[in-house]
Amino acid sequence: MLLLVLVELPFYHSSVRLFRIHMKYNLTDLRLFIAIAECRSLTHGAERSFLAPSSASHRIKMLEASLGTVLLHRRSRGVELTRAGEIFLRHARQVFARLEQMHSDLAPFAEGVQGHVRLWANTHAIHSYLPQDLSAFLAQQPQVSVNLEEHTSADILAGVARGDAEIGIIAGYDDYQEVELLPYRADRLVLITAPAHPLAGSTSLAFAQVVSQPFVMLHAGSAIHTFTMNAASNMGTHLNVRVQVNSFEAVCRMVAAGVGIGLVPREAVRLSGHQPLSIIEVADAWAQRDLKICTSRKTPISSFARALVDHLLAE
DNA sequence: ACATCTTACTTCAATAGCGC
DNA sequence: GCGCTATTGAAGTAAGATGT
Repeated sequence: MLLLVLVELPFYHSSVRLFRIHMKYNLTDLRLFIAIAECRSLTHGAERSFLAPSSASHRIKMLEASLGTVLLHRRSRGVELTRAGEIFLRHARQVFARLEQMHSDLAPFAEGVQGHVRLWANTHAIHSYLPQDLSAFLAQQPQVSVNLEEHTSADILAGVARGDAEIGIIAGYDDYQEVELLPYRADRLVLITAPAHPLAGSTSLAFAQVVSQPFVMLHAGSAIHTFTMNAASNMGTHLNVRVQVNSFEAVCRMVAAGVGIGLVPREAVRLSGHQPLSIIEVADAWAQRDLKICTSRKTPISSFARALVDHLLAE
């Protein structure tokens, strides 16, 4: 049986016709290619995929013909990926990651879950208030599952307006025509430094006064990273990012160790425990980052999503 | 329902290139 | 020369499509 891969791929949109005519490769081919790429050997990749080397060779040849490009440099002692092969490998892994996500998303339904809520939130909400609030909600509503994704506030508003997410949690944006905004939590970004840092002891500073300092930041791609980078960019400068980490708690630890200074929500400092930190107010107006819940004005949300909104507002 | 054809895919055996 | 690896062509198999 030929199982066509119909997962959305970047080249799909630009060549739908070609795709339908020539794209006759399947998940076995993708899995085989990943195995070959990881083994750097067609023979060993084939073995890992329970195929004869000749079969693997044939499949890869057909795959390359289907894509119209060479994916492997054949060597006497194995294979090497071409540039196209590296790109294909990345996409193939993404396909399997998305399949895993699909199974993960569907699993709750097989286990009797009746409702599913798509919730998008910014970094701040995900790292501070949502863990507790969602935990309490899910304990009360065991038949509901929540798909939580992190995005920038701008993307969340657009996503909710489009209907990609039922509920969003954002900061900033007091007015946005297509969505309804409800107050969730009040919070403010603050600067943190190690107690021995020269800036420690200041009560309030403008962001422009510290922008040249080495910063400890969340990883690139996180909503707050994008937001802070844009704030620096609006001042016509670049942020000096010394270290990037994966959580606000890690930011606090790094700052406490003297690696640099940090810009984090006040709540995140409280949640990080008892790190020795000096907290400095940011004088800029944008530092006030009150969190708001947003829902579409056009598309009615499910009863499960409504229940979650009510729960968040009641907290 | 059954026979036949077609297609996709596989294995096997042979071959070639390369490094030690 | 030997061992490892990739490729090619021939032949076999299984499943679906088609015809009677």
